[in-house]
Amino acid sequence: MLKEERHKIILKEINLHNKVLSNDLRDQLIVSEDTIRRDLNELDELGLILKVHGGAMSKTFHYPFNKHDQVYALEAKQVIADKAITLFKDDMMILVEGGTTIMEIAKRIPNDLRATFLTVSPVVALTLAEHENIEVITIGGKLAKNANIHTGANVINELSDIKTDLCIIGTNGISVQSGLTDSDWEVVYVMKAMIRAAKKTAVVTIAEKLETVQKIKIADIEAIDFIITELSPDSPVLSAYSGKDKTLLL
Amino acid sequence: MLKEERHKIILKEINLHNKVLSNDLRDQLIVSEDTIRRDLNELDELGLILKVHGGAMSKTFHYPFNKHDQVYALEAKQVIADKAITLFKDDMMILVEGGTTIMEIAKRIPNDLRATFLTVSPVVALTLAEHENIEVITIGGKLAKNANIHTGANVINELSDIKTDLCIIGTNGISVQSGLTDSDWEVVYVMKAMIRAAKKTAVVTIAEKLETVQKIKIADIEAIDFIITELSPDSPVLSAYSGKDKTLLL
DNA sequence: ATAAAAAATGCAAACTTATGCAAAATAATA
DNA sequence: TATTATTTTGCATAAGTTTGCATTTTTTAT
Repeated sequence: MLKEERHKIILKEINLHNKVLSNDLRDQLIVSEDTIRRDLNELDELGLILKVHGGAMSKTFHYPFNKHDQVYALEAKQVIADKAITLFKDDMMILVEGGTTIMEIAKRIPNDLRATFLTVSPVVALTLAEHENIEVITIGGKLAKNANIHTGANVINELSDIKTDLCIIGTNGISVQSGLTDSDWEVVYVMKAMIRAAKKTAVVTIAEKLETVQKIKIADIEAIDFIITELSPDSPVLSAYSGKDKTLLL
Repeated sequence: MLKEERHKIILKEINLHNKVLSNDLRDQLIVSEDTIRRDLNELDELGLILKVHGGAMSKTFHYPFNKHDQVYALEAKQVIADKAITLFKDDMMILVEGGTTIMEIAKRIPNDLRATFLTVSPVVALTLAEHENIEVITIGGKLAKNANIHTGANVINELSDIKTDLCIIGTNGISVQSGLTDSDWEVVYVMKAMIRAAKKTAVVTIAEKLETVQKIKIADIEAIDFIITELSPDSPVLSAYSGKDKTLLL
């Protein structure tokens, strides 16, 4: 097994569970303790993890608001994910889309949350399935290769029979004027159906995408219940959105 | 073999497995280590892959990264996969289950096969989606965490409307007397529905599982059209199965 | 304070990579 | 087509990485 491969597995483990024990890794990866120790040292020196006696921990878990990560977008998405997670309560039915922000949410869900998730994304489904107390239901259909989510009539049809408590979607464009927009026709149809299939809808997006517009409209801002960005709700960038009486900024 | 040709093969390999070892490539492409190293260097400089000590990795490491990467009886399963692939023709609709043998099939499908695959496994769906000319349709449902396939009424229901050309399933137990058997109730229901949803059914299994019996019955041997193992069809181990006039050994 | 677990250190073996060079293969040109 | 230039390949050697083991030091928990 390649060293980098081990590193990625270790990082994934930490991302998912917030901590790892050296011994577990040794058994799981079938290498000596020394190798694991060296791996953890390297990842620590790269600033990717927090090495502790007996294993390692997630850095963001401890200092969630430090700017230590090289990928700014990832950091922002983790902040967004943590905000989104505050909307989750036990016994909820939650419908989620695909995309990298949603993936961060899937990873960072606390292990004791007991809820049912429905998703159109196989990757999100597999990630959610790592959490013990979560039931995962995949809405199947034709797998759109660019977005890696299920699309098509079957998805729309299945969603039409469902009413979940909450729906979390990402977006390509969002603006006060044009609302939610995207460029992929198939994806737009799925998103519309998802919004209809939930009592409340939350949109997660990095601030960079605010006030960008794509070709096809998904919904008005008024149809959205929560807008979640990495910014503080009272940030001036968001002021244009704060007037809407139905939509809440998080 | 042309350099470009090798490059293509290397890229495909990395897309499929997320990594390659230099030595494997050397053996597979029958060139010297140096040549492989130079190939990897070039692809790395083009930013297409990530070169690491001992091989290379995918830059955009997406999901199923085989954590354990030591699939039991991998070689046998690869032999089985290659036999199963001979059943695939252009424009077929093929229904596949989950499991490590099916995963090998999904990985080894030739790039020029133009077909539609239906699957109940998110991991298989994502792997199939790597092939350009293949359309992937996921049969969604409740994700059973042990088998990592979709189960439940929805799966059965959707399958009832479908008639595919071929269905490929793995199995936990297979014997002349008891037929196909498994120990998981939910999985058995899905398998039964899959067999009904296809004109022909092929069972893939390593020889080790022959003449083992599990608690719950899926189907008689007579209901199976092809049994594919890593052994030669005229192997004495298989003689008990060769009497069946409907079932073909591969 | 003491025993047990984990980490650091130094070292040797196995393995991988870089470099320069000559032979072979491929492409270009007369 | 022949021959010249260019690229590609394999080999030898040296240098660099990675790994596991033995030993010592540090940390943790009782």
